Amino acid sequence: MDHVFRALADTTRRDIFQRVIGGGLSVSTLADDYEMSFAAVQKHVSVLERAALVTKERHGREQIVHGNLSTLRRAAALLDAFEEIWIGRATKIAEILGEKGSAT
Amino acid sequence: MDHVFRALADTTRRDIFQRVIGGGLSVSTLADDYEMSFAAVQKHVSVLERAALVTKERHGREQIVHGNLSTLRRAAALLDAFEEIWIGRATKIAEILGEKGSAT
DNA sequence: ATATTGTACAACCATATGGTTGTACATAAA
DNA sequence: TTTATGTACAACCATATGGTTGTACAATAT
Repeated sequence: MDHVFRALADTTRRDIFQRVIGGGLSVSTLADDYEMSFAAVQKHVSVLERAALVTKERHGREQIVHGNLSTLRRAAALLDAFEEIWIGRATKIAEILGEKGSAT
Repeated sequence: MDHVFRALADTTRRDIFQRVIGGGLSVSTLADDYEMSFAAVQKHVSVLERAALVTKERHGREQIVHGNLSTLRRAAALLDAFEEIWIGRATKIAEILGEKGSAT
């Protein structure tokens, strides 16, 4: 999870991820749209890959980058779990304050 | 957003966040449960604070750390937006494949 | 056969991160 | 008043990050 959130903690990488989750794109196609060097984009893709947010599939001389939805969902689930804790607390507070009008 | 995801990209910080979203805790109370120094925990809290994931409220000589749900929700919404893009793509693929049995 | 394209990888640099220890100071307890 | 507690902050260190340039090589065009 450290790797996943770290990978998402960069605007360029979130942009790359957003683009490839909409459909696979080659590394050079991705790189064309950023001001930085090709190698820099390559590194960003590698960070996303290490986090399992994307996978690469070789096709001839091109390397196609695909988004990995399952890892995204694991991250989203974690954030939801945090919110659940909050809801749990809110429920407890409601219980403590006394459930006026409640059927419990 | 960079700050938010970066703040979440550390196990200790996610643990701190989880604890304080369940109810405010002082920095020293938090620090007691980790092997690292008090100053290190202080820094972690500061990273969470910079990301607006937590706020600090002084109470006597103690500093109470509270979780900030709205920032959490903004992050969760971003991840959901990525999934929406995927769903959009899946819908398009379904359209391309031809909607057998569909009423459209 | 030669040139171009797409990728990989290493070396290098500046800055950020995650940890430490030490000092200082205000608040609370003895 | 003296002592203990809770926090703040600076200085320092090792390692990671985000960028660069340069080199190498396989696949595709010309």
